[in-house]
Amino acid sequence: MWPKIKKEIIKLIEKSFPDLKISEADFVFPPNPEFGDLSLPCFNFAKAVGNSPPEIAKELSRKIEPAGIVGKIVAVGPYLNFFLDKRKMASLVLNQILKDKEKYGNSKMGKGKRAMIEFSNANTHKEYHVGHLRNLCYGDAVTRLLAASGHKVIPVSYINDFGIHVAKTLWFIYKHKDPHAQTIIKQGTIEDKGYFLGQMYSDATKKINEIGDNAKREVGEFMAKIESRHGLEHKHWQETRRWSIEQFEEIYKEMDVKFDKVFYESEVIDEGRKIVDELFRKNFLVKSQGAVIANLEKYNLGVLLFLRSDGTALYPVADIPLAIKKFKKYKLDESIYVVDVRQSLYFQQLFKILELLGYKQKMIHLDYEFVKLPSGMMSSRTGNVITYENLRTEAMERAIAETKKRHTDWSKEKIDEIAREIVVGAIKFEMVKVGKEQTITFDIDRALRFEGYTAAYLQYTHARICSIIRKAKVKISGKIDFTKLHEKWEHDLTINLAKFPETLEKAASDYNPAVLAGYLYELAKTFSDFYRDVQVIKADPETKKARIALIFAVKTVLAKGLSILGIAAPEEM
RNA sequence: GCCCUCGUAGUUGAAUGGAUACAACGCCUCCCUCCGAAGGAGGUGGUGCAGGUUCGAUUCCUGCCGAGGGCACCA
Repeated sequence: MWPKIKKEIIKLIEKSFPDLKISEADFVFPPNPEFGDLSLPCFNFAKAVGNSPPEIAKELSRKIEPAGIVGKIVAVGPYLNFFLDKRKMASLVLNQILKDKEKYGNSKMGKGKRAMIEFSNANTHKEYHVGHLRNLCYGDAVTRLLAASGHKVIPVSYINDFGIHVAKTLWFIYKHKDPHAQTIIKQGTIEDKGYFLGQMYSDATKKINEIGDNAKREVGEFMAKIESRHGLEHKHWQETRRWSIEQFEEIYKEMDVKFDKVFYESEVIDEGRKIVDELFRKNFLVKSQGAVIANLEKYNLGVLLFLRSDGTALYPVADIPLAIKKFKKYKLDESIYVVDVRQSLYFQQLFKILELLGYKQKMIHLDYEFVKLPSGMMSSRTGNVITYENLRTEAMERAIAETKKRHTDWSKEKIDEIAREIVVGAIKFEMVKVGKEQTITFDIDRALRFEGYTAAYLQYTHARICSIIRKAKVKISGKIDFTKLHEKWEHDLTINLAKFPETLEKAASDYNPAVLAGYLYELAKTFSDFYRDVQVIKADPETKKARIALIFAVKTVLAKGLSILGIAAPEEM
């Protein structure tokens, strides 16, 4: 829409000034609606024309005749500001949205590109906490953004079920036979098995540090027995692994996040060991201080450990075969890894190795800063942690209380359903509204507010619009006279709606859902202004119909934007 | 020691090198006989320091100060 408008304006200018070379990229959106709808800074022409920017702007504004979509041209300092014709814009924008409906804003930016995006790489036998949630929410939002911009996206998760942490936990329970662990197991009624394993892991780490080398040796032996895939140790592993995986699946279901495929370390590690042997024979990997490493010093990437001195495997042993499997089986153009910034050196090393092995596909590490708490860094060890379970329980209590207060007549099921949508919205919005370079200081009271810059505000705005449309009892069809829409707030809404496709494109190309979150908030705020000053239901029939179409368009874009953030847009709340 | 990120209002965050630095929360005043008050109106208050590049710097460069992270057997 904007490219078309910009072209029209360029033509208009060239009619009077054929020598000025203006491109679409020269235009900017004014910071404030008072300055118009579109603006052309004149700094760049100053040198070519030999005049000061303000004078150029002034001259342009005098000589160019507004026509077509352009209603008024005003020079303000060095800027040439264009006010678009309110009625024509309303008709142009709203017709487009009414026609495209929930497809409005989709682009072809990524057409024909197959991208695999890996996120939510949780470990079994550990707690799932708000740090993991940031990964899950960010990864899911990027997935949906890429899909909306025309990519073929394949979301996958990679579960580390075979690392040394597993052996530590199981050693603690079954070999060390910690009395506390034994009691819990014997009761046979563990409510939250994933959480239980997390606790056991945390206790195990403490115990191993207490005991020292002897424990470390036993853990190593335990790991070897699991890896042998026989015997009691392996059986314990299978059972407890299932507990964690079931917990993950439950979380994904509650959070409404879907994966096309889940990979497990235990499924690729054997292939990885073969590759390590082969690369070692080819001298690609070398022995150093007893360990097997890749020396990447000539690329300024240090060294990467593959095998410990005792022969046990480290991360890359599984990551290399997995990456290769992805390329071969899924024919990818892009492989994206959503993993926090602390592993950026590791991913540079991994990508370099894959490149040296001949893989030329685009590999992207989408890094983001981690989550900390107001009380400091999150740590299971010291108990300074908010688990998914804590957060969900606390959030549901608050959301149910708020919803009950407003809808005394609703059934328990309905209240639970809406409360769940509010809770999931609150968590996701909290996790993606901040830029990825920013550490999130997760304050549970702040996150579970339902006012201000929150998902609840957007959902509330959506519900309000639905309520008006229900009450208006007007069909949005047939001839709609959009020339009735020329009030300030109507025009502001129209212009905001028109910016949606560009916003989506920007968010997708920057992998930055925060851009979308900010846009939706702006749109909802503008609707509140409109709502305060403009009557919909009591307007005359023609105007009423046009206004209903306008707010229907706002509702459509709000719902679409929220859905890209993975958030539901309830009709009542 | 080397490398990376961040430093914006009391707090949490926005701002392709451009117009008067934008919000939320907090605090203080107000607004439901009016389409949903999970809302709205008003007030309060800010770019760590010092240079440089530029017509113009929160943004780019250098140095310093401060916070966090990474750098061989953690994942």
